[in-house]
Amino acid sequence: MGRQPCCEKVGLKKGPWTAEEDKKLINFILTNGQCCWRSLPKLAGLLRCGKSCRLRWTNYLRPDLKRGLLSEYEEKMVIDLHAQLGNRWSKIASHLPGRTDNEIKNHWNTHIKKKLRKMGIDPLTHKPLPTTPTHDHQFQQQPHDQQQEQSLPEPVPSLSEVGQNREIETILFESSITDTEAKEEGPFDSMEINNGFCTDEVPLIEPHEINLVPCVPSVPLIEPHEINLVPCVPSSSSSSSSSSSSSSHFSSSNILEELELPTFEWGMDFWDDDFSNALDLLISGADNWNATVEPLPPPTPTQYPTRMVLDQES
DNA sequence: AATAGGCCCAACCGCCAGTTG
DNA sequence: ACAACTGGCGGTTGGGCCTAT
Repeated sequence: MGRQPCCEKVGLKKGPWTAEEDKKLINFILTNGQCCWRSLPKLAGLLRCGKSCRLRWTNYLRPDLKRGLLSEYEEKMVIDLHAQLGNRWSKIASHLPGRTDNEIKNHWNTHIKKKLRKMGIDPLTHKPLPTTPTHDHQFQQQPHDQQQEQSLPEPVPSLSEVGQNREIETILFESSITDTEAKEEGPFDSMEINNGFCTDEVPLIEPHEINLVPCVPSVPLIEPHEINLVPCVPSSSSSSSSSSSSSSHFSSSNILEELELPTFEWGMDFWDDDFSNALDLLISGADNWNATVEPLPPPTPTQYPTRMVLDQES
């Protein structure tokens, strides 16, 4: 018959993750890697369903996540990709290393949508809103956001529309990117709209193909093999997420951040054994995470082996 | 200072696609 | 070919935090 739920719902915990649960999950994955999610909770001693573990890991605990607000550059990318892909957040996220679909989706819903509307652009169709003058960037609040949205049933622009949408995107880009270069390098040359494309066929951009960054030269164009690793000393003033309020009172990714883990694609092999063991110890031995983390002695490069230079906010 | 309302985001839910036996 | 299963995706929700009154 129909599918069974991913886990028996009885006796399983829901809601915000606790420090203890995070600890178990991290510890387990560090030790065993990501195995079958369904059996993971049992093996890790968690009263969660596998799906919940996967989400917690992929959206929050993964060490390769960038935290904090999307940069202007990332935001523009999201807008442009959304114009082409619609609400395919995972696809969009695949173009933004270190960002999750959930994060992008949230950011879209909370920030970008509003921004676009203020600019007189319909966030769904990426076309000018009917009643508002568009190109003058008048910051005019749309009175009935919800209605507006509901009255526009098509979630994804049609293929023929996509080309038109490019105009808008161009406007967006040019309005805040130092103009000429943006055009020349054609941020999305590799995704140049071809009416023959089905949106599914929009070619994925490999990180090394992303060659826009016209106004953010410090943003590295990363290929895994190009990752520039430098020794790092954790800074006391965490530049991390502005969102101080994690629902889970404790965020183990803070620990990871504190440790300045390299933000590369997740792979156990990257972790040098000593470091991995140290982290392991840290995780399993700490009754109080904060107490354990904060007094870390000044690291030597071997203790904190690497940190990818990804500091695009600078 | 209290509180109402809005904002933000982690987490959940239900569905779908792909895989396996 | 089919059912069972897993992983993944997108939409939605709930609760904590922030801000305006």
